[in-house]
Amino acid sequence: MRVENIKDFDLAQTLDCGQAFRWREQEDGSFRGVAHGRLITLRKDDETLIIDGVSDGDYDSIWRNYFDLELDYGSIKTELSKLHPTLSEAAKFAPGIRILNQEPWEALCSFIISQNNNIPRIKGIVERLCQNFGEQIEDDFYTFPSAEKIAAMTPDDLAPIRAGFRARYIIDGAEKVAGGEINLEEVREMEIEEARKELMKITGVGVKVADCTLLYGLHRLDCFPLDVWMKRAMATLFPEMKPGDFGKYGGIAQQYIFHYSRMHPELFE
DNA sequence: ACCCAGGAAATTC
DNA sequence: GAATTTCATGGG
Repeated sequence: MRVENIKDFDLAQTLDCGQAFRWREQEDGSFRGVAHGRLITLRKDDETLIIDGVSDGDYDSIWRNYFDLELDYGSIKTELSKLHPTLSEAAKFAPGIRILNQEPWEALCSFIISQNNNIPRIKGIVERLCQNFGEQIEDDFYTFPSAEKIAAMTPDDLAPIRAGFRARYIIDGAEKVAGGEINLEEVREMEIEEARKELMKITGVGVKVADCTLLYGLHRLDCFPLDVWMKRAMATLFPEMKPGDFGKYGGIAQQYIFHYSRMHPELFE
């Protein structure tokens, strides 16, 4: 299907800016990936988004929200750009970034895997997790395994994905989510500090992983995760600002800054 | 061999 | 309590 008049959306910028780990760019420039158990192929032609392998119903019920197409990123960029010239520059550098509405458990699990790790290897571990424990859709595309399925595993069972010391963290998260001790849809509605504390009941989840889960999995756009890149960026590029100064869309600002920083490492030499 | 990676737990002071 | 060390794994 074709969706016209899509602004402020670039597939490469959004799908490969460090917020999601499972979208693959094809040789022809299209992207293929799985979410909500569905495999789709995406391409962009000017302001037209072309989605293959999707029904109209799935677009309305899943993908429009997944790609956050209802939110006016143009206005948000205008407001954020007033806050700081370097933020304005970062937003201009990748004006097509949007914050995805990823599935909560997938985001939680992915960012547990992300700790003290690099992005290429995070992608590899997540991919092996899906290959080993998800359900095959077609070719090398698999669903993300449910928390229930992972909760039944032991660290030895997870050995093939080579997550290292994170294996027991993944399992602890799965147990608490699958067992109902943590209800991610309730966390979505909690006040931000309470939500963080709830997620941090999981072994292996600290402030940073909690904030990433809230921003990328529960769409809490005011969350401003501070990883090593963002700490460097704040110290070097925004010394007079604090995370809270970026406001209710601070998470979007954070993503512009994170991506801009990662693409310009020379700024921090 | 050494260092780092979208950190957090375990140990030590 | 705050600072330091350790934790698997892979790539440069």
